[in-house]
Amino acid sequence: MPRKPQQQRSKATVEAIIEAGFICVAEQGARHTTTRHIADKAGISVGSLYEYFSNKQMIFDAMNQRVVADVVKMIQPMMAELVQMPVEDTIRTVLKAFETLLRQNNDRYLVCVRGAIRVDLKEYMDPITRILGDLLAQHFIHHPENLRIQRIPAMTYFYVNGAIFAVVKHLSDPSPPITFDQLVEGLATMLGHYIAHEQTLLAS
Amino acid sequence: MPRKPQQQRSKATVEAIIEAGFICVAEQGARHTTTRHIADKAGISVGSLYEYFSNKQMIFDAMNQRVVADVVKMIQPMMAELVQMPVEDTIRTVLKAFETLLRQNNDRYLVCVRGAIRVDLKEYMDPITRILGDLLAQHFIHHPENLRIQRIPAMTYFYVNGAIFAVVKHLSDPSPPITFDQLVEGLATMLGHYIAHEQTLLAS
DNA sequence: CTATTTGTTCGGATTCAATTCGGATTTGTG
DNA sequence: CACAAATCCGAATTGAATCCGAACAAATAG
Repeated sequence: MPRKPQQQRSKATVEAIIEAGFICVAEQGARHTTTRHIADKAGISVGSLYEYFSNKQMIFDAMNQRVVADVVKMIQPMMAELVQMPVEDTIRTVLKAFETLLRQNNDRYLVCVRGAIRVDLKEYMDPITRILGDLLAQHFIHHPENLRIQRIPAMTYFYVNGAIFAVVKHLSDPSPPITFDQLVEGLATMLGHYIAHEQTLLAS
Repeated sequence: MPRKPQQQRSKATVEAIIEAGFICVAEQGARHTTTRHIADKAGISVGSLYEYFSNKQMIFDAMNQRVVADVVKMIQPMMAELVQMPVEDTIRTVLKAFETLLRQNNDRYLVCVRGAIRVDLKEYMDPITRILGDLLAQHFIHHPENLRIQRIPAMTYFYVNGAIFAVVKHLSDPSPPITFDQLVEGLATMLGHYIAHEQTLLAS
């Protein structure tokens, strides 16, 4: 049903719609962005939206695709350098660049990604992250040899959040690239290795 | 506006609503679950929903809270044992239990959590996970000493997905428990330690 | 340079789901 | 039983997404 823009005029319209989408979402959040808002901001009529997007979600999809394309465009030219660095530096470099990109233009992209991944995890998620954090903390107490380990808060933050997300994503994936058991082993090993290597460093 | 149930009858109604919510979401997905569906399945009228929930989202919230409470209830009694185990076993045990819980009753809880975290499996996310996967893979190629590292697919899956999620969540968190730089250092170090410890194991 | 066809835009009409509201029904209490 | 509070009901209202047919603009043919 949605048509492909053929004339210059309509290409500009499609651009204006996507641009208006970014502005509206930034101003009022995806939740409160209506088709009328987008149309008004784009300076067109609501009907025109539906010439090129079969529904509102498709507009958001187009916005997200633009974000993704820009992320890839950002990393691609850095690849040659990145692969030469020590892993730690690779990670630092990519993440800093990622943050910068997301924060451009008044967090334009960040707001989008937040909507796509829906990280606005209500407070009710907290009990889980809290008990898992406790679990790690108490583990360290029961294993005093691990008490001097570095970066416990940061590791906990990444590990707990990342693990929940990875597990839920995996369980939701109709054709995951690895088995659930492999994921579990990976998670177990990663933490195990981290601690073991911290021990090595502390011992020396 | 929403009232607290006082009589036995209304407590049963609230129960029926939440139960109906789980069933509807499992059957047709949160996206296509309407208040009428929930009311019908619960055997009450739409109006009655609003006696105890100020809007539809509140029903979903109640469902999510129940999931969270059950997760905590599952972990709590295991805590004493969990903290004694080697970390690897702790992780394995918790994750297996987590999976089992989510999959109970025809994935009832999994479907809920999926909606709450909105693991958008849209294809358009793929380019990012793909290029980051490539980056790791190529890194290993440029650092031949790392070629023999174990579990690369699993580590990549967890690390890439987890890192994206953790970073976006952190950037969205109004009062994060750690700074962004601490998170980045944690991410860099975790991967660095994993590789370093694999090296140690391979060398011996 | 007119006629015709194709692309584009418009904005009111339609549809559909969320929410409201006033009244009917049930329950608890003396 | 009588009465008040609690509960339930479902038609009416609201507001946003989507549709659609007419009007307008651009490209193209004759």
